[in-house]
Amino acid sequence: MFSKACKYAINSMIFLATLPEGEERIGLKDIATAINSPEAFTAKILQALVRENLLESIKGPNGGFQISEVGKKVTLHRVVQVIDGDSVFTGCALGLQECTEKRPCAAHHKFKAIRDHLTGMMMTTTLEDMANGIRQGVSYLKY
Amino acid sequence: MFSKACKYAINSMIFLATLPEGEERIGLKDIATAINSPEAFTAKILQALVRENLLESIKGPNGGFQISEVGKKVTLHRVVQVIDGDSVFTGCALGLQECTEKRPCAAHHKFKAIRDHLTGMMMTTTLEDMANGIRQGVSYLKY
DNA sequence: ATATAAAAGGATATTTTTGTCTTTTATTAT
DNA sequence: ATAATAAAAGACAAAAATATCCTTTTATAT
Repeated sequence: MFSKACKYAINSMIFLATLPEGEERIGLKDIATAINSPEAFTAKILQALVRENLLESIKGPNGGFQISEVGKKVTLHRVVQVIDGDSVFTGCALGLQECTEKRPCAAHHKFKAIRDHLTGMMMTTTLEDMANGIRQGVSYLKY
Repeated sequence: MFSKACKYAINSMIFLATLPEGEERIGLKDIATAINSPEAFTAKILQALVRENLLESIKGPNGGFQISEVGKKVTLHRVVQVIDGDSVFTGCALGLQECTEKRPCAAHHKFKAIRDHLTGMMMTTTLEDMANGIRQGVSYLKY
Protein backbone atom coordinates (compact mmCIF):
# COMPACT_ATOMS: atom_id res chain seq x y z
CA MET A 1 0.00 0.00 0.00
CA PHE A 2 2.59 2.53 1.15
CA SER A 3 6.36 2.44 0.70
CA LYS A 4 8.54 1.82 3.71
CA ALA A 5 9.73 5.40 3.44
CA CYS A 6 6.13 6.51 3.72
CA LYS A 7 5.47 4.32 6.75
CA TYR A 8 8.53 5.74 8.48
CA ALA A 9 7.30 9.22 7.62
CA ILE A 10 3.87 8.60 9.09
CA ASN A 11 5.23 7.00 12.24
CA SER A 12 7.76 9.80 12.69
CA MET A 13 5.06 12.42 12.31
CA ILE A 14 2.79 10.67 14.77
CA PHE A 15 5.61 10.32 17.27
CA LEU A 16 6.54 13.99 16.96
CA ALA A 17 2.89 14.88 17.38
CA THR A 18 2.76 13.04 20.70
CA LEU A 19 5.48 15.16 22.29
CA PRO A 20 4.16 17.54 24.93
CA GLU A 21 4.08 21.29 24.50
CA GLY A 22 7.50 22.76 25.23
CA GLU A 23 9.34 19.48 24.76
CA GLU A 24 8.59 19.14 21.13
CA ARG A 25 12.14 19.09 19.85
CA ILE A 26 13.90 15.77 19.62
CA GLY A 27 16.89 14.30 17.81
CA LEU A 28 16.97 11.91 14.90
CA LYS A 29 18.35 9.11 17.03
CA ASP A 30 15.44 9.24 19.41
CA ILE A 31 12.93 9.33 16.60
CA ALA A 32 14.49 6.31 14.89
CA THR A 33 14.53 4.46 18.21
CA ALA A 34 10.93 5.37 18.99
CA ILE A 35 9.60 4.05 15.69
CA ASN A 36 12.19 1.34 15.15
CA SER A 37 13.52 2.58 11.83
CA PRO A 38 16.99 2.80 10.25
CA GLU A 39 18.49 6.08 11.37
CA ALA A 40 20.17 7.38 8.21
CA PHE A 41 17.29 6.41 6.00
CA THR A 42 14.88 8.09 8.37
CA ALA A 43 17.02 11.22 8.18
CA LYS A 44 16.40 11.45 4.43
CA ILE A 45 12.70 11.15 4.94
CA LEU A 46 12.62 13.77 7.67
CA GLN A 47 14.50 16.10 5.33
CA ALA A 48 11.72 15.76 2.81
CA LEU A 49 9.15 16.51 5.49
CA VAL A 50 11.14 19.59 6.48
CA ARG A 51 11.25 20.76 2.86
CA GLU A 52 7.48 20.50 2.73
CA ASN A 53 7.17 22.39 6.00
CA LEU A 54 5.54 19.60 7.95
CA LEU A 55 8.56 19.63 10.24
CA GLU A 56 11.14 22.13 11.40
CA SER A 57 14.74 21.24 12.07
CA ILE A 58 17.47 22.93 14.05
CA LYS A 59 21.14 22.08 13.65
CA GLY A 60 23.81 21.97 16.30
CA PRO A 61 23.77 21.05 19.99
CA ASN A 62 20.25 20.63 21.34
CA GLY A 63 19.17 20.60 17.74
CA GLY A 64 16.68 18.17 16.31
CA PHE A 65 13.29 18.01 14.70
CA GLN A 66 9.91 19.23 15.77
CA ILE A 67 6.51 19.31 14.24
CA SER A 68 5.60 22.62 12.64
CA GLU A 69 2.35 24.50 13.01
CA VAL A 70 1.43 23.27 9.56
CA GLY A 71 2.42 19.73 10.51
CA LYS A 72 0.21 19.78 13.58
CA LYS A 73 -2.90 20.26 11.49
CA VAL A 74 -2.00 17.94 8.68
CA THR A 75 -3.83 14.75 7.73
CA LEU A 76 -2.48 11.31 6.89
CA HIS A 77 -3.33 12.08 3.29
CA ARG A 78 -0.85 14.93 3.16
CA VAL A 79 2.00 12.92 4.66
CA VAL A 80 1.51 10.14 2.14
CA GLN A 81 1.29 12.64 -0.66
CA VAL A 82 4.63 14.19 0.30
CA ILE A 83 6.50 10.88 0.34
CA ASP A 84 4.70 8.59 -2.10
CA GLY A 85 2.85 11.08 -4.25
CA ASP A 86 -0.83 10.46 -4.77
CA SER A 87 -0.71 7.48 -7.07
CA VAL A 88 -2.21 5.37 -4.31
CA PHE A 89 -5.23 7.69 -4.32
CA THR A 90 -5.58 8.26 -8.02
CA GLY A 91 -3.63 5.61 -9.93
CA CYS A 92 -5.29 2.75 -11.78
CA ALA A 93 -5.27 -0.40 -9.69
CA LEU A 94 -4.60 -2.52 -12.77
CA GLY A 95 -1.87 -0.22 -14.09
CA LEU A 96 -3.56 1.28 -17.13
CA GLN A 97 -2.05 4.53 -18.26
CA GLU A 98 -5.35 6.02 -19.18
CA CYS A 99 -8.06 4.73 -16.89
CA THR A 100 -11.04 7.05 -16.72
CA GLU A 101 -14.78 6.95 -16.30
CA LYS A 102 -15.10 6.93 -20.06
CA ARG A 103 -12.38 4.39 -20.67
CA PRO A 104 -12.14 2.40 -17.47
CA CYS A 105 -10.07 -0.66 -16.66
CA ALA A 106 -11.92 -3.85 -15.90
CA ALA A 107 -11.95 -3.13 -12.19
CA HIS A 108 -12.37 0.63 -12.30
CA HIS A 109 -15.73 1.02 -10.65
CA LYS A 110 -15.04 -1.56 -7.99
CA PHE A 111 -11.79 0.12 -7.09
CA LYS A 112 -13.24 3.58 -7.25
CA ALA A 113 -15.32 2.76 -4.20
CA ILE A 114 -12.26 1.50 -2.35
CA ARG A 115 -10.15 4.47 -3.29
CA ASP A 116 -12.86 6.91 -2.33
CA HIS A 117 -13.14 5.19 1.01
CA LEU A 118 -9.38 5.28 1.49
CA THR A 119 -9.04 8.88 0.37
CA GLY A 120 -11.92 10.01 2.55
CA MET A 121 -10.47 8.31 5.59
CA MET A 122 -6.99 9.66 4.98
CA MET A 123 -8.22 13.21 4.44
CA THR A 124 -10.17 13.22 7.67
CA THR A 125 -7.64 11.51 9.91
CA THR A 126 -5.26 13.97 11.49
CA LEU A 127 -1.94 13.35 13.17
CA GLU A 128 -3.55 14.67 16.33
CA ASP A 129 -6.15 11.89 16.21
CA MET A 130 -3.47 9.28 16.01
CA ALA A 131 -1.13 10.95 18.48
CA ASN A 132 -3.96 10.91 21.02
CA GLY A 133 -4.26 7.15 20.71
CA ILE A 134 -0.55 6.77 21.35
CA ARG A 135 -0.58 9.21 24.29
CA GLN A 136 -3.47 7.37 25.87
CA GLY A 137 -1.70 4.06 25.45
CA VAL A 138 -4.40 2.52 23.29
CA SER A 139 -2.20 2.27 20.23
CA TYR A 140 1.51 1.81 19.57
CA LEU A 141 4.39 2.95 17.40
CA LYS A 142 6.50 -0.15 17.30
CA TYR A 143 6.44 -3.94 17.66
CA MET B 1 -1.27 -1.25 -4.02
CA PHE B 2 -0.30 -4.22 -6.18
CA SER B 3 3.08 -5.01 -7.70
CA LYS B 4 3.49 -4.69 -11.46
CA ALA B 5 3.80 -8.46 -11.62
CA CYS B 6 0.43 -8.71 -9.95
CA LYS B 7 -1.19 -6.24 -12.32
CA TYR B 8 0.14 -8.17 -15.30
CA ALA B 9 -1.22 -11.34 -13.72
CA ILE B 10 -4.68 -9.87 -13.25
CA ASN B 11 -4.81 -8.41 -16.74
CA SER B 12 -3.58 -11.67 -18.25
CA MET B 13 -6.20 -13.65 -16.39
CA ILE B 14 -8.95 -11.27 -17.44
CA PHE B 15 -7.82 -11.39 -21.04
CA LEU B 16 -7.72 -15.19 -21.04
CA ALA B 17 -11.15 -15.20 -19.47
CA THR B 18 -12.54 -13.15 -22.35
CA LEU B 19 -11.58 -15.71 -24.99
CA PRO B 20 -14.58 -17.57 -26.42
CA GLU B 21 -15.27 -21.23 -25.80
CA GLY B 22 -13.15 -23.37 -28.12
CA GLU B 23 -10.65 -20.61 -28.84
CA GLU B 24 -9.32 -20.36 -25.37
CA ARG B 25 -5.72 -21.19 -26.09
CA ILE B 26 -3.38 -18.37 -26.99
CA GLY B 27 0.36 -17.73 -27.07
CA LEU B 28 2.46 -15.63 -24.76
CA LYS B 29 3.15 -13.06 -27.44
CA ASP B 30 -0.52 -12.36 -27.99
CA ILE B 31 -1.16 -12.09 -24.29
CA ALA B 32 1.67 -9.62 -23.81
CA THR B 33 0.42 -7.60 -26.76
CA ALA B 34 -3.16 -7.64 -25.52
CA ILE B 35 -2.29 -6.29 -22.11
CA ASN B 36 0.75 -4.26 -23.13
CA SER B 37 3.28 -5.99 -20.91
CA PRO B 38 6.91 -7.09 -21.31
CA GLU B 39 6.84 -10.54 -22.86
CA ALA B 40 9.56 -12.39 -20.94
CA PHE B 41 8.51 -10.97 -17.62
CA THR B 42 4.93 -11.89 -18.31
CA ALA B 43 6.09 -15.44 -19.06
CA LYS B 44 7.44 -15.78 -15.54
CA ILE B 45 4.17 -14.62 -14.07
CA LEU B 46 2.13 -16.97 -16.22
CA GLN B 47 4.35 -19.82 -15.04
CA ALA B 48 3.42 -19.02 -11.47
CA LEU B 49 -0.26 -19.00 -12.40
CA VAL B 50 0.18 -22.37 -14.10
CA ARG B 51 1.86 -23.77 -11.00
CA GLU B 52 -1.14 -22.68 -8.96
CA ASN B 53 -3.51 -24.25 -11.50
CA LEU B 54 -5.19 -21.01 -12.49
CA LEU B 55 -3.88 -21.57 -16.01
CA GLU B 56 -2.89 -24.51 -18.16
CA SER B 57 -0.04 -24.39 -20.63
CA ILE B 58 0.81 -26.51 -23.65
CA LYS B 59 4.24 -26.51 -25.24
CA GLY B 60 5.13 -26.83 -28.89
CA PRO B 61 3.46 -25.61 -32.08
CA ASN B 62 -0.05 -24.33 -31.45
CA GLY B 63 0.85 -24.35 -27.81
CA GLY B 64 0.07 -21.54 -25.45
CA PHE B 65 -1.88 -20.76 -22.34
CA GLN B 66 -5.51 -21.11 -21.45
CA ILE B 67 -7.54 -20.54 -18.38
CA SER B 68 -8.24 -23.66 -16.34
CA GLU B 69 -11.56 -24.72 -14.90
CA VAL B 70 -10.27 -23.56 -11.54
CA GLY B 71 -9.15 -20.30 -13.07
CA LYS B 72 -12.55 -19.62 -14.55
CA LYS B 73 -14.16 -19.53 -11.14
CA VAL B 74 -11.46 -17.68 -9.33
CA THR B 75 -11.73 -14.23 -7.76
CA LEU B 76 -9.42 -11.24 -7.94
CA HIS B 77 -8.45 -12.01 -4.38
CA ARG B 78 -6.99 -15.36 -5.36
CA VAL B 79 -4.94 -13.95 -8.23
CA VAL B 80 -3.43 -11.30 -6.00
CA GLN B 81 -2.73 -13.88 -3.33
CA VAL B 82 -0.82 -16.07 -5.79
CA ILE B 83 1.46 -13.28 -6.98
CA ASP B 84 1.73 -10.79 -4.10
CA GLY B 85 0.75 -12.95 -1.17
CA ASP B 86 -1.87 -11.52 1.13
CA SER B 87 0.09 -8.83 2.86
CA VAL B 88 -2.11 -6.26 1.15
CA PHE B 89 -5.13 -7.81 2.85
CA THR B 90 -3.65 -8.53 6.24
CA GLY B 91 -0.45 -6.51 6.71
CA CYS B 92 -0.23 -3.46 8.96
CA ALA B 93 -0.57 -0.27 6.96
CA LEU B 94 2.04 1.44 9.11
CA GLY B 95 4.46 -1.47 9.00
CA LEU B 96 4.29 -2.72 12.56
CA GLN B 97 5.40 -6.31 12.98
CA GLU B 98 2.80 -7.06 15.55
CA CYS B 99 -0.34 -5.07 14.89
CA THR B 100 -3.40 -6.64 16.42
CA GLU B 101 -6.67 -5.65 17.98
CA LYS B 102 -5.00 -5.82 21.36
CA ARG B 103 -1.88 -4.00 20.31
CA PRO B 104 -2.89 -1.92 17.32
CA CYS B 105 -0.91 0.64 15.37
CA ALA B 106 -2.12 4.21 15.45
CA ALA B 107 -4.22 3.73 12.34
CA HIS B 108 -5.33 0.17 12.89
CA HIS B 109 -9.07 0.65 13.22
CA LYS B 110 -9.28 3.15 10.43
CA PHE B 111 -7.42 0.84 8.08
CA LYS B 112 -9.32 -2.20 9.19
CA ALA B 113 -12.41 -0.74 7.59
CA ILE B 114 -10.56 -0.10 4.35
CA ARG B 115 -8.99 -3.52 4.28
CA ASP B 116 -12.29 -5.23 5.01
CA HIS B 117 -13.85 -3.27 2.19
CA LEU B 118 -11.01 -4.18 -0.16
CA THR B 119 -10.95 -7.82 0.85
CA GLY B 120 -14.71 -8.14 0.53
CA MET B 121 -14.70 -6.63 -2.90
CA MET B 122 -11.81 -8.76 -4.10
CA MET B 123 -13.33 -11.97 -2.77
CA THR B 124 -16.61 -11.33 -4.55
CA THR B 125 -15.28 -10.07 -7.86
CA THR B 126 -14.67 -12.91 -10.28
CA LEU B 127 -12.66 -12.91 -13.47
CA GLU B 128 -15.92 -13.62 -15.28
CA ASP B 129 -17.38 -10.35 -13.99
CA MET B 130 -14.47 -8.43 -15.36
CA ALA B 131 -14.18 -10.42 -18.57
CA ASN B 132 -17.80 -9.58 -19.30
CA GLY B 133 -17.05 -5.88 -19.11
CA ILE B 134 -14.23 -6.30 -21.61
CA ARG B 135 -16.29 -8.46 -23.95
CA GLN B 136 -19.09 -5.92 -23.93
CA GLY B 137 -16.67 -3.13 -24.69
CA VAL B 138 -17.46 -1.16 -21.56
CA SER B 139 -14.00 -1.62 -20.07
CA TYR B 140 -10.49 -2.05 -21.42
CA LEU B 141 -7.24 -3.95 -20.95
CA LYS B 142 -4.72 -1.42 -22.13
CA TYR B 143 -4.03 2.28 -22.57
C1' DA C 1 13.25 -38.89 -38.09
C1' DT C 2 13.63 -34.02 -38.63
C1' DA C 3 12.57 -29.34 -38.39
C1' DT C 4 9.86 -26.06 -36.12
C1' DA C 5 7.22 -23.85 -32.61
C1' DA C 6 6.35 -22.54 -28.01
C1' DA C 7 6.67 -22.80 -23.01
C1' DA C 8 9.99 -23.83 -18.93
C1' DG C 9 13.99 -22.91 -16.56
C1' DG C 10 18.03 -20.55 -15.42
C1' DA C 11 21.34 -16.90 -15.71
C1' DT C 12 22.06 -12.24 -16.20
C1' DA C 13 20.99 -7.21 -16.47
C1' DT C 14 18.64 -3.01 -15.20
C1' DT C 15 16.00 -0.06 -12.27
C1' DT C 16 14.00 1.23 -8.06
C1' DT C 17 13.88 1.15 -3.28
C1' DT C 18 16.09 0.83 0.86
C1' DG C 19 19.94 1.63 3.57
C1' DT C 20 24.80 3.38 4.95
C1' DC C 21 28.84 6.28 5.21
C1' DT C 22 31.40 10.54 4.79
C1' DT C 23 31.80 15.39 4.37
C1' DT C 24 29.80 19.90 4.96
C1' DT C 25 27.13 23.39 7.27
C1' DA C 26 24.91 25.53 11.11
C1' DT C 27 24.44 26.14 16.07
C1' DT C 28 25.74 26.05 20.85
C1' DA C 29 28.71 26.18 24.78
C1' DT C 30 33.12 26.85 26.61
C1' DA D 1 37.93 31.67 18.70
C1' DT D 2 37.48 26.77 19.39
C1' DA D 3 35.45 22.44 20.19
C1' DA D 4 31.47 19.78 20.16
C1' DT D 5 26.96 18.57 18.44
C1' DA D 6 23.47 17.63 15.17
C1' DA D 7 21.17 18.10 10.74
C1' DA D 8 22.00 18.58 5.46
C1' DA D 9 23.92 16.94 1.47
C1' DG D 10 25.99 13.84 -1.43
C1' DA D 11 28.26 9.59 -2.64
C1' DC D 12 27.99 4.92 -2.25
C1' DA D 13 26.12 0.00 -1.20
C1' DA D 14 22.75 -3.62 -0.78
C1' DA D 15 18.45 -5.61 -1.67
C1' DA D 16 14.31 -6.17 -4.16
C1' DA D 17 11.58 -5.71 -8.19
C1' DT D 18 11.42 -5.58 -12.95
C1' DA D 19 13.05 -7.05 -17.29
C1' DT D 20 15.87 -9.60 -20.81
C1' DC D 21 18.43 -13.35 -22.88
C1' DC D 22 19.86 -18.01 -23.66
C1' DT D 23 19.34 -22.94 -23.27
C1' DT D 24 16.39 -26.92 -22.52
C1' DT D 25 12.22 -29.45 -22.82
C1' DT D 26 7.96 -30.77 -25.00
C1' DA D 27 4.83 -31.04 -28.62
C1' DT D 28 3.46 -30.66 -33.60
C1' DA D 29 3.72 -31.11 -38.46
C1' DT D 30 6.13 -32.48 -42.42
